[in-house]
Amino acid sequence: MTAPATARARARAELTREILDAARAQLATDGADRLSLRAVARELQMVPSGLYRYYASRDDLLTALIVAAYDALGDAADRALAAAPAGDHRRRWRDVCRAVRTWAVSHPHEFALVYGSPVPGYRAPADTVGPATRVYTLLLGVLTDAARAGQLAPAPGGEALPTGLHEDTTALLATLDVAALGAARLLRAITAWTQVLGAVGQEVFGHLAGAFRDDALFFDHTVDLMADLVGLPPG
Amino acid sequence: MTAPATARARARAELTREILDAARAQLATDGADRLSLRAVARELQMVPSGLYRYYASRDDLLTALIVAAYDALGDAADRALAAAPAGDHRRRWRDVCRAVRTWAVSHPHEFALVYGSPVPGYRAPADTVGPATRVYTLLLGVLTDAARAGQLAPAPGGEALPTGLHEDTTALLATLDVAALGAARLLRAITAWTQVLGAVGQEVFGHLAGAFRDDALFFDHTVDLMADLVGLPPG
DNA sequence: GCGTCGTCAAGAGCACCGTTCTCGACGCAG
DNA sequence: CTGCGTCGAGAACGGTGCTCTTGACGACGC
Repeated sequence: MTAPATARARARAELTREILDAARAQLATDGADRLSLRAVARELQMVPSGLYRYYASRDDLLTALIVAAYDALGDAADRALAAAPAGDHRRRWRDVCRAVRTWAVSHPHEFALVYGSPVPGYRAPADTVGPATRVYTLLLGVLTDAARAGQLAPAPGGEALPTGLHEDTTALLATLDVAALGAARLLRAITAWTQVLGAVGQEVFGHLAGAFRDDALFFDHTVDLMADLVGLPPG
Repeated sequence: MTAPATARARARAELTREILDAARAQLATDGADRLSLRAVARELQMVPSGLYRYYASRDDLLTALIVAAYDALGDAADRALAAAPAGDHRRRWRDVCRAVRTWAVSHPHEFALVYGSPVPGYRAPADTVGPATRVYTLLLGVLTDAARAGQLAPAPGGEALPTGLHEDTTALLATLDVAALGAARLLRAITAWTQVLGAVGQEVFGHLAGAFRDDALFFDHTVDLMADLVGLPPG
């Protein structure tokens, strides 16, 4: 698939990317459900039906946008973690969370696409679950690092995995190396990540409604509380 | 406006309500941005333009639906609080939170309408801010009751209101009687409510993705952690 | 009791949308 | 250089929110 590289194949790959870029630009300004195949086609000076040569449907284009958003968010988180000091686990946690928030507030529609109300009539295909778990596994890695370094406060619970998890989730966690975290702390980690996402969502979706003079400070407050929750030592 | 009660006025009020009910039914099945004036009109066997005699625009109808959703959620919370034992403040907190979740999972689209990604192009008018704060003030009341009864764990911070709040929020809180809560705890209460909403949103919007066998247990876990956070005594 | 007037239902029409189809043109492999 | 396959153009279908005009009908003043 990658080999032929005829002029036609290259032109096709290029146009496929241009379509995605134009769609992302329109998504950034107008939002997911205002995404219009016709407008994208206009932008690229082609006729609407021409897009169907590259994406089978609006949903297909949406899926590509979702994967792109997950990847952009994952990249931002990766960069934040790489830039954080190796030994300061609480700060690594905080910086990754901050990167998530920063990316979300500067790409609100893309954040909404992946973590907001689902787009009506759209059903996420399996291709999206991989990129979707990137930040989640990254934060779990931060915690296991801290646990291995003996930097995590003791937490109750002894089983390898929390009860109440669905079998698929258990299987996913088994592929990671989370044994150093106890069951109770793993459950708290899932809770903490859910809460961080929830806090970002509340802010991005405007439900904080300007209650705070600086939403970033409120977010830091939440991230700190969640760091306490998972047993990260105070910086 | 309420006085005349002519047959015409009554018919008008009735039809206004029927339109709202039909729209709510359509919202419940199809979602907010699939809400179609034409479909509502079809349902009521009238012509689409006829609806404009009762709601000036699609946005007006949307506003009515938002207020109705806030009220339904507020009513559910009120009922839960009324049914909870007066002295058990932690249980009162938990029951109200549970009622919020229960209402949300059984009315996902209405929940998304008020607490999800904002409907693009729609700007909430001032009429919606009153109903929007109902559950929030209700939970603050639970906490102040507990504080007055001396049932809240001590928390740091001495000022009357948390710093970092916007002036409008400070003004709103001043109308409530939250002096019994310290500044730090008030901030934590706001955090806790944000987190509860976030947890409900994650579940309703499908981002828990079936990670748990029973999402209600996970939610209870979160609510418990948040009760700890605001200093409610263990039940 | 009649005529005016405001309110309302109805319909036509505009500018969009996603999607499907056909058709002519053109690049490229044989 | 011929034929296949891809490509973009264009038209069409049924849907959307919304505006504007038209005509009927009940209420109220005189």
